[in-house]
Amino acid sequence: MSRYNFKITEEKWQKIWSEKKSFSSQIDKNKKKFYCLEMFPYPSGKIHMGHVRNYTIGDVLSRYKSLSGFNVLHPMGWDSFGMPAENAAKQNNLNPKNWTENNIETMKSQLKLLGLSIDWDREISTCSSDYYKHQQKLFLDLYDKGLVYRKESYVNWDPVDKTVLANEQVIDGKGWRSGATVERKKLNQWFFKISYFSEELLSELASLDEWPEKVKTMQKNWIGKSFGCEIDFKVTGSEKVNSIKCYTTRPDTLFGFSFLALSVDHPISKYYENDESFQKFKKECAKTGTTEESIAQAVKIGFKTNLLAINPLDEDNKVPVYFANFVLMDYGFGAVFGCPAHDQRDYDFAKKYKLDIKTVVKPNDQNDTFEVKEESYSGPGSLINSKFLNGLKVPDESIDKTINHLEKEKLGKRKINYRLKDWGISRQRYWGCPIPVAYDENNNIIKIPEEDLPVKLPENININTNGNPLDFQKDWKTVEIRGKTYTRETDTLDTFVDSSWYYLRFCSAKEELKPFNKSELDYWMPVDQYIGGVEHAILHLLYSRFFTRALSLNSDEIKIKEPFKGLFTQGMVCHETYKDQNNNWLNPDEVFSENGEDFYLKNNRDKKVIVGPSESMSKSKKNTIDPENIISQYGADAVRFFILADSPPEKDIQWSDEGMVSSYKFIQKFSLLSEEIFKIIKQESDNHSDELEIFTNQIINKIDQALKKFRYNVIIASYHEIYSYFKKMSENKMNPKNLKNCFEKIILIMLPVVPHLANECLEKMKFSKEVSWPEVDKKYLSEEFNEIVIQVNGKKRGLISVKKEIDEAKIINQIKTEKIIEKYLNNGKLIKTIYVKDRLINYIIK
RNA sequence: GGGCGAAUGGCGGAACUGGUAGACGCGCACGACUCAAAAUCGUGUUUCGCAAGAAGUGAGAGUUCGAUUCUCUCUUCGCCCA
Repeated sequence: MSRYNFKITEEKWQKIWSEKKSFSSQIDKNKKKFYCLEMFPYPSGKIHMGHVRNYTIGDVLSRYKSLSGFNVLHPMGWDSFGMPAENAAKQNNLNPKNWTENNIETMKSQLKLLGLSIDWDREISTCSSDYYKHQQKLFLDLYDKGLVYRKESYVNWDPVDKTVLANEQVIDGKGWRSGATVERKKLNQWFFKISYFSEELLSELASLDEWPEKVKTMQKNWIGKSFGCEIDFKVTGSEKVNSIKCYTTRPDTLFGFSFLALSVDHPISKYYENDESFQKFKKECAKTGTTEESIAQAVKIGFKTNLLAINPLDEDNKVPVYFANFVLMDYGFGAVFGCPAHDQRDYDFAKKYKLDIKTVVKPNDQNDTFEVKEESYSGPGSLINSKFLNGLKVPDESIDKTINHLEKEKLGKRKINYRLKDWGISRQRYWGCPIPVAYDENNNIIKIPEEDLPVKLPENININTNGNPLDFQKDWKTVEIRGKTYTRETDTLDTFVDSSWYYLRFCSAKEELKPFNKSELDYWMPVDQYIGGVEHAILHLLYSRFFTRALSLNSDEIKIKEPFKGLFTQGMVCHETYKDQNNNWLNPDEVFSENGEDFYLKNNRDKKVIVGPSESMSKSKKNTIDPENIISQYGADAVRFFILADSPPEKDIQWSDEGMVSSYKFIQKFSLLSEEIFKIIKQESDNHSDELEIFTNQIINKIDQALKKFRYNVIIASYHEIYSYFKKMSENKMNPKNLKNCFEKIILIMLPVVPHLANECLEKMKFSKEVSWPEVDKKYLSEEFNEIVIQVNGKKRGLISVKKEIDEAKIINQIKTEKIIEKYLNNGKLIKTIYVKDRLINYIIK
């Protein structure tokens, strides 16, 4: 008996699949299509366990669907523009292109080791001009549709590195590399008008019934639809300013008005340009980051103007106007009316500047003399101290009625507002898709003509510049269009743009002249199942939903609006973290433990290791397990098996060496067992086993159900059950004549998870039928006898086997005579009998 | 602060529309094989109890013949937004 040599077998099948192009996909109108897509990886160097999990989940589904008769599209590509390449290039003085391409090479070969059923003919890489040339075309199309525009906007500016930072590069208000305090700086930037679709992006969420509710809720919150009112506040104290427009969702608290706060970028600020102390204040505000969170957490500061704003509902109520750091120009009109009693932020501000705090809402359990004390009150209740509004229920009546009043008196206007802001797509970076425009000497925008596309990135470039390397590339920056000289745009596109349409490109990945081929799109789209990390729940998915809408606007090229019919978000792969006594992170490879509790350094066995909590695998914490090592040690089938085994796929999974080993053993055991079964099958036999049919059909049914609900861990459990069942059969030398047929079905239902082993088994069995998903024979799903639970007062007291056909009354009477319940029946009065067909009988005894 | 979700043995986790709680795996214990160990195989493994039996799905209530599942309150944890 030989050990199963996974190395030889896996290599063999991977070669066969590759030579036969087993997973290449073409339109076949006679078959139903299934487009299975996992989020494509960023080529950072090597694949990690998160990829293994993601792509295994997708592969199991693809193979299952393909066995079930679907025409499956399962492509793969590379999200290959982005900062890591630029950073790596800077650090090691490399070329980002070479760095990226090498990584792709490595990771592709690693993915192939997993035996994924991917159509590699459709491979795309977003940093290739074959891809981004189409993207530039799409950009210009959207520009023509009015969905792209340029405006001044703020960025996080690192004054030392002289570079723009992404939000995640700002750590505690400091640049991640330089450590310098990050400033807000105004730059001319490009935007996609995603806000044009705010309402649709929100309302269409309802149609996505195969998306997790959690993700839909997150998108809903992100879009942030609010119902409110815009109010024009009359202003005194300056001849130049007559009124200031505010947006508010709480006009009902107008009688609690005690100040008006403006963004430092509010148009009015221009009157303070020469005011030194205002400029100083503005600089102070610039130190606050640009994210909503950093603004929310910052200490609230204000700059008092000499203006007074008049309460539209009470002309005697005149309040000071401040510039304040917590007001954003992007939201509403860059002005908010302050009601300290009922908004914590306003309350903090009012306390600091000793402004009035007027209570106008009382909770339901308080009387009209209620006063806000230590903190603001924003809960429900009713209005007080609000003249003619007094008594209105907050918030149900109060908001609506106040707006009605304001509208009637022409003091305000009902307005719906969205939190969703337009998508800033400019990046002052080299390693991205060039924005295909140029400027004339007056800074007018000139589109690069189609015949001059693509605008290729210059390849030989000095990456070690302060700021965007493209800015220093004089020869590249200067461009001649139709005989005239212009200056190119040096900003590149946010990499989220690359990933906003790649799933469309996969449908016709090799189409030269156009981004898409309509008939391919019509056939393959939408993506039936999209699988990826929940970290992309908002931006990537929202941007993609925007893109399909933007592209289909005034065009019949794209028929669908929702790109992803089904969405599945998988959990992360976690591992314990280790540190040495000097607080340096340690890789699991560097430590060992004898009892699983106390860990020591491998190279210095006296040194104790500090064990930290289990966290998602990350390079920075060094708690990673290298998939390639693991695959070479245990084989792809075993790794695929393990990564699905321990937890349901939507939850985080704990990496466990023991679990990995046990999966490896399963593959070995199963291979040995299958050899035994093959021997048995070869012998003549004529008795048919119903019991075997029942087991086989029930387990197929169970796996079917589990597959439909992504309960992949339950599938693995079923495989273990399969093993022990057939193990017993082989030990008892049982040889029913339906054994071959049943075992073939078993191998087929194992194929999606362990394709190499399963294909090897099929070959050894000389399986000659069509390789397809076995159908459940319903007649074997229910057994001839049923186990019926006997309960007394809802408590289980026994079990009884009852033949199916006999009628209810008979069963009830038969059970009554059972010994197990005799004593209960004798010791009380039978009040009621509840009988649930094929399941249980419950005697209520008093 | 708001929203969403979760809580089941030593651990990861099963349980169809309310109907046998703990499938399957890990770990552990014992046994077989062995000079011995590893590997492998077998048996057991919610808790208390010798047993009969009782209790038991974060806590407390409710609906029900019957609740891990439905409702309410609370606690803890996680995620997202602020």
